[in-house]
Amino acid sequence: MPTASLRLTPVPPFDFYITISSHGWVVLAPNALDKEEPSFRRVEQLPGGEVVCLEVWADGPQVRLKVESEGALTGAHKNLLRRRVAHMLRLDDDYSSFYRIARKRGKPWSRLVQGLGRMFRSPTVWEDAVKTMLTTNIAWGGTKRMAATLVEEWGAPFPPDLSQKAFPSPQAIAAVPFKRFEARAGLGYRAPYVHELARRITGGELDLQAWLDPAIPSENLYRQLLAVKGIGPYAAANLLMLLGRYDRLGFDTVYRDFVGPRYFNGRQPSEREMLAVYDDWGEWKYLAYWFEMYLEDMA
DNA sequence: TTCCAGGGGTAGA
DNA sequence: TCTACCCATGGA
Repeated sequence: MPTASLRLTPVPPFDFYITISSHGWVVLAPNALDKEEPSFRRVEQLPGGEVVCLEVWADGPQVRLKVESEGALTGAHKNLLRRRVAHMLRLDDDYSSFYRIARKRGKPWSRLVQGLGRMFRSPTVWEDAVKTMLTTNIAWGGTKRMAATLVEEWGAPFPPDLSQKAFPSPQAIAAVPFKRFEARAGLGYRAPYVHELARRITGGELDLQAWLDPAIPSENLYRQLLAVKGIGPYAAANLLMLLGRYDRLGFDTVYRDFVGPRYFNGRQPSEREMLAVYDDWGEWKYLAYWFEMYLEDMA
């Protein structure tokens, strides 16, 4: 089987393990984490339909990428896979202004400058949008189950090992009659939201990749996200984070349970008060919240 | 059995 | 803008 070996160079500082374990996405299908290496694998479908398997790990300051494919990869395919992995790991992002605030604040915030801040994400906004919908009003185990079902039912299989599959495309979901999708996906009340999103994308009504355009003002983008059925304030804030906008926080049970006891000492604060905790971080609010939680977990 | 989980849509005020 | 109420699903 043809195997290509590719390399990527992140903007320093970079920490591979912290990046892939920055949140739970790395264990949601089709991602598979190997904690020991550490590395992760996932199956990807290329524009021509070919399905390949990636393995990604760190080699010193670089990121290495092994691609297994049935046929030899073209240069364009290699470049596309490099871009997808760079997107997932946010290798080209610059966190220097985030780190400046962290340094000024001293401990424990100064620990962030060792390469914390990159939030692992999916190669496409579509996958991130669906997975975000799968985190609403459900325990994490349910989210994992639902992602695995979508991949197993409608993901394109990797020919040498048909049990390994890619995340289903919007086309693959939209092609399934809704009743069948609802019955087999096990998404509960989320089924119509995911199916409608797939249909709006394949119908040309929505272009989710366009949401990555940094020229769109955050507030405008937030409104666009809320206009999608199944995306409310929590999901929109989570997606803004995944799109590289950190100026808005989502209020959910995780936020409430972390910030409440930590900053309000037994008092019952309002949602507005709780969300104001990270106001000083300006465009970096979400990362300040998230990695404060991460630092506490490491301690 | 009941509760509730990294909420969201809708109707009605 | 705010509040009830309902929404599937499965684990505790």
